[in-house]
Amino acid sequence: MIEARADARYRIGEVAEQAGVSTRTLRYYEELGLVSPAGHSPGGARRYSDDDLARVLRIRELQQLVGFNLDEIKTIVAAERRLEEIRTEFRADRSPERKRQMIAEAREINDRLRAEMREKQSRLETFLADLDARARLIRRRAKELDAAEHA
Amino acid sequence: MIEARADARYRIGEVAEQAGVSTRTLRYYEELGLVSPAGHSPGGARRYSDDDLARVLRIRELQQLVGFNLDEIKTIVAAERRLEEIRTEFRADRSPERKRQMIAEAREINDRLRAEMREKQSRLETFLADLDARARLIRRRAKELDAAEHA
DNA sequence: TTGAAAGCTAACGTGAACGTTAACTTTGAG
DNA sequence: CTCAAAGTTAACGTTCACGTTAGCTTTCAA
Repeated sequence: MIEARADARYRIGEVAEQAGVSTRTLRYYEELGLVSPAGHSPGGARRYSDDDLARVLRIRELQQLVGFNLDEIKTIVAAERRLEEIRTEFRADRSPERKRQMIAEAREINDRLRAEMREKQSRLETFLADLDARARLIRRRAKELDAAEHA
Repeated sequence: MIEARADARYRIGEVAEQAGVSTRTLRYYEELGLVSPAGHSPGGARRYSDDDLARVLRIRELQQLVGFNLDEIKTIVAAERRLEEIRTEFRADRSPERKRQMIAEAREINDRLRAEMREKQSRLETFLADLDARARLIRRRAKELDAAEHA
């Protein structure tokens, strides 16, 4: 066994369908270093794992939901991968000194992500508040009109 | 007086700087029918109003905050313009029948916008909840480590 | 074993959202 | 009035995020 992890079972077409993207898109993401298949078939065909699929879905979410471009997403995905690494390293390493370091790094990565998201969220909330205010105004107009009718 | 409203005082370069975009971008938006200057100088130079500037800022917000493309934004901006029209028409028109119609239309436009935004917001909240959960996990790890130390 | 379906690489094409350049005109402070 | 700075149109260039096509190979159900 050289590569091909055991959980690398999906063909590119399957992942594409599950994630609602084209196979071209998946190969493009690989080109950019965003998602690489966990393994390959003997003949060289890509074999994706559940984690890979999850990562693709994540990328789509970040694209559509918050409008990040693939470069920004790359740094986010890299950060998340690092968090994963830290988790496995954490179990292996016995040194409390080292563990403390890893926790600090994980916290920093996570906090940075959270800050970015919170920023977006608060701006979105302001936006929504404006729309709601207008909705109230419209309702008030309707009421005033009704009142005028019944007078 | 043929056009050139009184409040059309900003030159394209000023609006560009205020909005943090290039003059090319402003001309491009005009091409797409997104924002046209409220008037022109005798020589033909664009003159923007405060409303125009506000609209440009709005467009940027919609682009960066929620990742809408300019085509989607066009329909949103059109809807907002229609809301404005309705407001002024409303004052002019005496017929309650007509007023009721306008209110209904305004409500529909506004509700559609709100629904889209709420959708985005709720998905963003889920995303943030995930990040928060991970933050808690990291904190717990740190605590466990401390506890192990003091044993 | 076979052959249609799926995958592979490599390369060119495309739409959106501007950037850049050219050649010319208008503006406005001094 | 002047003239450098800013604006104008028109056209071509560029980047991102894929789409599409070509030519060839691999997979896998029958």
